[in-house]
Amino acid sequence: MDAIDARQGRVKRLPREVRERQILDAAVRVFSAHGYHTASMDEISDVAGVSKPMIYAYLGSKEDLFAACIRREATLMMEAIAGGVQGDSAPDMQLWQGLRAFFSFVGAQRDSWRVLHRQATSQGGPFSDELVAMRGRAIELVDALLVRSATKQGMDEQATKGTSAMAAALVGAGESMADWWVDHPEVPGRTLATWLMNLVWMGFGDLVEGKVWTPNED
Amino acid sequence: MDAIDARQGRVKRLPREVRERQILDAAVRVFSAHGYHTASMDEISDVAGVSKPMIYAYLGSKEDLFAACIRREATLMMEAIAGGVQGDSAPDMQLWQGLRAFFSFVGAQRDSWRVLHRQATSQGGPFSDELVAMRGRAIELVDALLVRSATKQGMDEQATKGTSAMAAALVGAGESMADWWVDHPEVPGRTLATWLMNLVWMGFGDLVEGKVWTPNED
DNA sequence: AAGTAGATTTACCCGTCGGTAGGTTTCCTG
DNA sequence: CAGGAAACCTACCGACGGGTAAATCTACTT
Repeated sequence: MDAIDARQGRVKRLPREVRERQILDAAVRVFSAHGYHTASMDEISDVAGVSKPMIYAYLGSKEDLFAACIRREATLMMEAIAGGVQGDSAPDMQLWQGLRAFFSFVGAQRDSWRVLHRQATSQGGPFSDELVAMRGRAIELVDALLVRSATKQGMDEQATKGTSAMAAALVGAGESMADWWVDHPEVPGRTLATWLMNLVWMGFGDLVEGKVWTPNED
Repeated sequence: MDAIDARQGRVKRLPREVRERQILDAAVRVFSAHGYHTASMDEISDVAGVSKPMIYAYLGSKEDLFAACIRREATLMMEAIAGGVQGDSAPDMQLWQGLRAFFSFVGAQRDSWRVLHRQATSQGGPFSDELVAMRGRAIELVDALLVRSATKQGMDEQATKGTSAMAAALVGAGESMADWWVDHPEVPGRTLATWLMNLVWMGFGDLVEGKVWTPNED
C-alpha cells in the first residue's frame, strides 16, 4: 500500500485555522486515494505534516473528519456553480451554464469529487446525509428553472407537478454522469454537458410535444 | 451495527458445491448490506451457516471471496440480458430489449447490483478488473448494434469509427443510471430504459441528422 | 471393521489502526 | 518577566477482525 508523500515542510506553531485547512486538504487527498476505510489517520496526519492528536483535537473522530471534508467540498462546489450562472438568462441557458460549471468543477477537482460523491455514496450512514442536503439544494434550484420553462411553454398545471421529480432525476443524472466521468476522463466536459442537456431538455420538452422514441411493439 | 440474521438451518455434511453456493449467497448479502470493508468474515460465515475456516478452504481470502461474488453476479446478469434479446429484431429494438432486460435484472436483484457495481467500483484494484471484463463484453455487443444501424442509415465510413466510443458511453450511461436507480427505486425500470433510449438513440441518430440542442451563445 | 478422504469445528494468533493520556514547547498578555 | 493558554508531540492502549493450526467427525470404500 503506497502512501502519499510530499508532506509539507514542518512549520511550527501555526494558528488553528491554517492547521485545519492543511488537515482537510490532506484528508481529501488520502480519502480519495485510498477510500474511507483503507485511509488511516496516521497517513493523513503524516501528509498534513501534523501529529495525530491534533486532528482529534481540531476535527474530531475519523467520521467527523470525513464529514467535514464532504461539507467543505460540497460548499465549494455549490459556490462554483452559482458563480457560473447568469440569473437573467433564459431557463435553458441557465441550466446549460450550471451544467458547464458543474462539470468544469468536477473536472478540475477529481479528487474532491471522488471523496465527495463516490466515497460518500458507497459508505452509508451519516456521510450520505451531507450529500442529501446538497442534492436537495441543487434540486430546488433546477426545479425552479423547469417550472419557469414549463409554464412559459404552456404546459398544463397538472403536469407541472411532475417537475420536481424530473429535477431530481436531472440532478441525479448529472451526479451519475460526473461519477462515470471519473472512469472516462478523455471525454470533454462540454460534451457531457451537451449530452445531459439533450437527455433532459429534449426529454422534458418532448414530453410536452410528444416527440420521443418509443418501441414499435413491446 | 445490526447483523444480518436468518441463517439457514444447519444441515451437516453437505457437498462442496452446495456450501460454496451458500457462502456466495451470504457473502453477496453481507457485502451489499455493509460494504466491502465493514463486512466481516465472521458475519458472512454466520449468515452462511458455516464456520469461518470453511470459507478460507473453499473460496480463499476475503478479496478472493469478493471477486468470486462479482464474477458470479456478472455472469448471471449477462445471461439475463442475452436471454431477453431477440437476435432477429431491428438494431434499435434489440437495444431496447437489452436495456429492458438489464434494468429488469437490476431491479430484481438490487443486492447483486450493489455488490456487483457500486461496491466493486468504489473499491479499486483487483475488484474492478472483473467489472472491466464484463463491461468489455457488453460494449462489443452494443457496438455491433450501433454499426449495423449506422451503416444501414448511411452514415459515412469515417464516422463509424466513433461508434465504439459511443458504445462505451452508452454502456457507462446504463451502469450509472442503474446505480442512480438504487437511490430512486420509485422510478419504473421501463422509464429508465426509455430515457436512455432517447438519450443515446436520438443523440446517435441526430448526430447524423444534426438535430440536437446547442447553446445559443458561449 | 478398518482405513481414508473430505467436511467441519473450536480456539487461537497477531497485525493494524482508531483513539487517548499526559507531558512539552512556544507565544501572547499584563 | 511571570504565567497561562494554546499549539504540539511521543508513546501507548485496546479492540476489532483477517487468517490459521490442529484436531474431530462422518461417510464412503475395500
